[in-house]
Amino acid sequence: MTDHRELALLLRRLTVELDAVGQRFAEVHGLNRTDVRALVAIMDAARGGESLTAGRLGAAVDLSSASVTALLDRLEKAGHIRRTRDAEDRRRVVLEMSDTAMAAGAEHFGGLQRDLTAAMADYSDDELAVVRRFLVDMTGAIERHSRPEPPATVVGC
Amino acid sequence: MTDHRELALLLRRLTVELDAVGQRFAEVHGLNRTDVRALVAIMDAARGGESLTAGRLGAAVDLSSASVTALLDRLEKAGHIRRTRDAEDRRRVVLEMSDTAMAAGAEHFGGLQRDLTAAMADYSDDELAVVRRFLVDMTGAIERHSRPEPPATVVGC
DNA sequence: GTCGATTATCTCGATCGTCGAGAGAATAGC
DNA sequence: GCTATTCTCTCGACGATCGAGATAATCGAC
Repeated sequence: MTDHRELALLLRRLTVELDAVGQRFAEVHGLNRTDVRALVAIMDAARGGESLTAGRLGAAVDLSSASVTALLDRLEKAGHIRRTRDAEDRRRVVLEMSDTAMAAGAEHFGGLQRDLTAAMADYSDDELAVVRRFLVDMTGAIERHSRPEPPATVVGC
Repeated sequence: MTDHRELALLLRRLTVELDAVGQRFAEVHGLNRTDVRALVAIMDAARGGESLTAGRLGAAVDLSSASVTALLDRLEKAGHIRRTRDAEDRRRVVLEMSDTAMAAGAEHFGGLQRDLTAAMADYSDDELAVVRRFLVDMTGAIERHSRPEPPATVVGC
């Protein structure tokens, strides 16, 4: 029987290392963890064709509006993003990544992506299918512990 | 051909959710992320039979000695740890988790461990072996991006 | 035993990120 | 136009972190 605890430890270790990659990006570019999380969120949105607004970014990284303003001030001053008023709703501020920030992110995280993909080449489709099922199952199990109200199996009230 | 990018995304998603579990523990117990990381480190050391000192904890969570002092002040005031001088080397301060903190941690993270292990019961030994190999490979690839000096393939000085 | 060098931790002042409360600006409905 | 709503920003305060230096204990040499 394979040791289940060892696999759980491996998952945690992988998480720690993946965190360290973001940490490293932050150090190299003189940013803090929140700034990196925000850039990643903006980058992900850009990939999906969407542009984030200040408010949506605050919701995404769980920050107050005051903190988002300070965060965007830092990123803008460093030249990583631009703020522009939305033409349709001029209350909104839409965020766009600068080309240099986009390139820096692509180099850092794209390189990781490339290495991960290369490492996956050693696996058959069947094996990757097993891994995929495993990751989905584990994420589901973890998710049930990461939400505020787990079951709430109450009837009355 | 299985989509390699999807697997990379699943890994990231799993990481985010696992992070959220720690975040949730922090919120429930009125701690911040650093405090939780420190408690986990102390807990892990305790599991291995070792007792952490203030200095080793600082190295583990990458904090200055000044920050470690403040961190331990918070944890001690909250009743999560005790500080005692080492009998052999009285310069050292050894850290011990209180029973209540140990129980709280066991309940929170032990419950997750139980669910993960339960979810693994659906897999054959062969499948788990594949998953294990995959996790080790991916962690290795990620690790090469999380360290300050990646290759340094220079010959002369 | 006691002197200096070393190690481990703590104290102090300053900096930076975050928040709550409220202000400012634009929009939508009447 | 007026009011309510939405979105972002400003301000003052708090808390976590750091660098530099202080305090205390240990070790080795004499």
